Amino acid sequence: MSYVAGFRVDFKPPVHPFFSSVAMRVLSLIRSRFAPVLATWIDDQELLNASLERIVSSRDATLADYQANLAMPLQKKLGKPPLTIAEDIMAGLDLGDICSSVTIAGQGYINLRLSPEWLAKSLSEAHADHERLAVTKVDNPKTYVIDFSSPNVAKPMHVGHIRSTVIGDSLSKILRFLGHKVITDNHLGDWGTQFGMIIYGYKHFRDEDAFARAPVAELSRLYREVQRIISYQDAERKLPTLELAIPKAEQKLADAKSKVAASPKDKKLAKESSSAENQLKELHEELNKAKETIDQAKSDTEFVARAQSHADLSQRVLRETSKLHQGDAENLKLWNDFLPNCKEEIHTVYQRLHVEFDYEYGESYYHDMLPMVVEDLLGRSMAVNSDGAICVFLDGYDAPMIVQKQDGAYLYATTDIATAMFREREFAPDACLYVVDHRQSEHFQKLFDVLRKIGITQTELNHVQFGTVLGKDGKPFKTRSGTVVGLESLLDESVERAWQVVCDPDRLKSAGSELTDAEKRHIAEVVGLGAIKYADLCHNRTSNYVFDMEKMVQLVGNTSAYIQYSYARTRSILRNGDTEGYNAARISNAEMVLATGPEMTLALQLLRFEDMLAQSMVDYLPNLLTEYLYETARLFSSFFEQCPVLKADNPETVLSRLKLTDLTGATLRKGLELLGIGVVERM
RNA sequence: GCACCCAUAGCUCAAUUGGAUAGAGCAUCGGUCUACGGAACCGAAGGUUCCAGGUUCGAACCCUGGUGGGUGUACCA
Repeated sequence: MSYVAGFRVDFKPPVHPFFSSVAMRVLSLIRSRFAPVLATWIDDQELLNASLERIVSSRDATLADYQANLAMPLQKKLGKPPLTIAEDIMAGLDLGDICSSVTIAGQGYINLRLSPEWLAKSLSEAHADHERLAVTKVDNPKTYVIDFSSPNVAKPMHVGHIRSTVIGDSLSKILRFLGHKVITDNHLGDWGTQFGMIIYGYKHFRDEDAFARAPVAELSRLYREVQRIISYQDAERKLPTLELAIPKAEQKLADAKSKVAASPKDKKLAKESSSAENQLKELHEELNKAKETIDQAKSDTEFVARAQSHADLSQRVLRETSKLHQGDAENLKLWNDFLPNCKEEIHTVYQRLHVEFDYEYGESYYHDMLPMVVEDLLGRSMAVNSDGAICVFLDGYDAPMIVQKQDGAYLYATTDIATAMFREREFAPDACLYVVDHRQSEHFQKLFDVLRKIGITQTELNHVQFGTVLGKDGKPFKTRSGTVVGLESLLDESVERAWQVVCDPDRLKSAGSELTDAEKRHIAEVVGLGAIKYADLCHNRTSNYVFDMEKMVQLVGNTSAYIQYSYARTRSILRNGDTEGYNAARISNAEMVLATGPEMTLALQLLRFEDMLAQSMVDYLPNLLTEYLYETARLFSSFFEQCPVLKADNPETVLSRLKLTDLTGATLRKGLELLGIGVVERM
């Protein structure tokens, strides 16, 4: 079995995330009308496409529904003032069936208003298509491998895992809905040092009864115990160095300060001084932390005794890991015993989150391929022996990518290379998305660099990175005692808070319907989980975000609960309509008439669903979808307030507005579904 | 030291990737209505888009230089 030799190198068409490659119903229709007109002046295909891409939905609704911003950039090319260009284009355009007006404004903007009739017709088509809401599938589907969640199975999942899981799940759902082939792979950490830790812990610290009763809890306790000893030993080891470093840093600061005093205007010196100050501050912080760790440990004499009898524990752990990798029978047996338990534990979390994966190979799966990866890199002269480790040195980086340690062990870089090669061979993807914390960006840059060099040149390799989850203090989200927050307790808390907000007796009384306890529990679960997921997805993926439980379960503002509530309102009005004889069949057959401003605005928003989904996948940004849904819910509220539905003047209007309401609900439900969030019929 | 990311209203975030007068929500202030489910809707106020240059018809966005913050940086993942 030669994974390297069997590695696919055949060529595929290059992958470009261009608009033309994705479904865009309205935009592509309008653009297709502009294209022949522009082609009479523009020969250059690239310029033509670039111009067409300047036709966009209008940012400012008071100006236009859609606008073409293409006349201005063409003025030099065509040697005509932009207004003249716009006029010439307009003269050749045939948009009569789609638009009610086409006008020129400002320096040469061409503004389009959609005709209410065409809009109504399009939405009726969407309404008739329950499954897809008339969202078309892409002409040229791509194969995506999405690598996300990927927790270390030996430790409990915590808040840090939620973003990768939620974002990756949403990306996979949206891409699938758009017609792409998506392969999701949960690249579990099931083979690394953490297993060395629990194996060591199991051998030396286990509580037999506890393990028999609840293996996962006991393994997790063992993990924490080993971790605790290691950090204590680290602190003890680092303490003298830190204590020595501080006077040096103090001296450095004093020197820098005196230099600044001598020439106060020198910016460089000032910078050096402030940098010295920061360094000293960091040293103090580190020292305090070490002292704290030691003090805490020392208050527990039994613990100190344990730590002393297991000196250099981190080395011992590495030896256990190494034995496991070398096939040591005892360690392998323990690993085989532990793994199903660990997996079961994380699966319960995934089940609760309703997240599923196509594959869950995990790091261990690639273990046999690692020697070949290293051989291949050596054979290509890409890797060299440096200080006894096998390293790949890359342009632009000080530190090499280490693929094999001095002791012969492989690292996650090695596994990642093997994984990419395997996926290339097995799935032949057009794109491989790694939904991983931004802190690993350098690792992925190096990884992609290596993968390009070994021949993976036709696949879009993308580190879909995201920011850190912060607490209200602006620091990484931790409990008051400083430990990471367990994921399950977080979910429980969110559901509990959702219960308090949504199932408040006064509120339910005004809703006018009695809910059973089972219904209430279901609602709280859907709203609570939705809140956590939505809070994560609604922020720009790349920025850090502040975790605020209080805010995320509210029914007001940009929250999932507000959108879920809007959906429930659409269902409520349709139920009421049904009892008045406006049943589903009549609504389906009814003609939609968009007679008023709020109806038009809402309708236009609904029409944009597909274009927005496509746009959100250009840079893999689910927050464009959350924003769209929030805006849709708000426009529905506004419509609902201003346009009586069941109390409208005549049955035709009632039916038309019910149809619009139904489509709004369906769009909200589908949008939330694509985010991995559910809805309830009443709340 | 080097590399990457970030800086927009008091706060949390947008801005269709270079388009018109930079938008929402919270919070603040005002208004509507005995509600097709009021945790609603309508409105006001709030900005030198960190600073200084540059590129061009046009810059929050691109380039250069700075400032401030975050992250990573040789055998953990």
